[in-house]
Amino acid sequence: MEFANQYAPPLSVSRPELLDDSPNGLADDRFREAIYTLFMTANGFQSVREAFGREIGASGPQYFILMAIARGHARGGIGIRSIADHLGVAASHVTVEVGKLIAKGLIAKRPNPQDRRRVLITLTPAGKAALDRLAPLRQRINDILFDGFSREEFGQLHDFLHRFARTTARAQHEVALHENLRNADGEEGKHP
Amino acid sequence: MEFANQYAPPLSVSRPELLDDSPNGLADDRFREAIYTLFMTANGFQSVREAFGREIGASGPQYFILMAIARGHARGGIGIRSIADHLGVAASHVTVEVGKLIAKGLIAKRPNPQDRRRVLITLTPAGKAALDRLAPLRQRINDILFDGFSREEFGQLHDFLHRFARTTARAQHEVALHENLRNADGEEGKHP
DNA sequence: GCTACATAATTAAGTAACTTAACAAATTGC
DNA sequence: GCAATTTGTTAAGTTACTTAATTATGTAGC
Repeated sequence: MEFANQYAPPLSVSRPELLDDSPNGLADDRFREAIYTLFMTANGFQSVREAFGREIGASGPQYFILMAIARGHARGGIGIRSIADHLGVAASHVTVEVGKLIAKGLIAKRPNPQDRRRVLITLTPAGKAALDRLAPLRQRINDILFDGFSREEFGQLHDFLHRFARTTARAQHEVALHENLRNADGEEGKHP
Repeated sequence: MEFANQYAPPLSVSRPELLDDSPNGLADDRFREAIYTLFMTANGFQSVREAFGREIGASGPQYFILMAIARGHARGGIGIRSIADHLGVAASHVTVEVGKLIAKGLIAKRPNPQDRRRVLITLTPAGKAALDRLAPLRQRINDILFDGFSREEFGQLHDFLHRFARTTARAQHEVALHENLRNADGEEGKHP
């Protein structure tokens, strides 16, 4: 090779437990590959969710909102804020997507009698019918997605996911701290 | 309660192995919750990736592209097509993001001498420096993300992810079949 | 009972991360 | 040598969000 422009990115983790037995950096490839696969898998799940949405004439995120509404249905309806918090998006976004779902006739919105600022969102009969109509495809696809997973493995997966939910929250917090610190440093000379 | 608008969405999976011992639908909640947690975790990872990008003056996806370039760096450079295939996005999108990274001075593009349609993209010294500069934060955050994971568990996670990569591909294929079939049915009367 | 403040929802306007379509230039397969 | 394919690019959308401003309602302090 003419001029092998060598560069290996720095190690992804400092904890040696996660890396292979091998003393060199090859093990780090494995780590990066895991993260890469995680992203690609999440992507695949997302495109499946999109297909679920399409099946009932909605987008992927709209389908997710619909499921959140179905979830809060027993309690007599759910508000915009609850949906937004549950999905981790801005309330204003939920307002407009909910508006679209109403236009499609899948859900209905009425004022909350206990608090007139709030609303109560419920599935219409057409909305329930849509979810029921989706069911066969959804079952078929979910069966494929978790094909080969034993109940025990599923439990382990569930456990991993819960732990990730916690660690990602911590990581995001740490990132926020880091960025606040950096911004504070950057504006050091500006305060009066 | 005045009029408990009962509705339970249909079961998510048909395979009983995945559901709880309990005979009713409560176990399905657990399944849906797992999928929900999966999405939220993926979201969290994505926002961490975004932060990594910000640290070096790029967006999350741009950071991902940068890592793909670093990966192909030893081979003397990588082309647009390879990046696009690896990330699963349209080549045209890679073209424009690569253009932005060039404008930032992080990567360089030169024609591929073997095939003049192609290009070879490599990290500039500034690009390498940026990744090196990011390293401490990246290590710290990744350590947090995988905190509490033993090497054995990490291996199991890796295994799960690979299996998901396969099953999501199958699921997407199945979805495509389903939609083609439905479209063909819908257009039945149209062919000449 | 008034004032101050917090919260719920909405609207408007912008942005990021993609997509599809149309194309030119180069390569490959007979 | 010509047809078909592949690579990269440009242009023009689209979608899933965001922030900011506004209105209406509720809550707390005194």
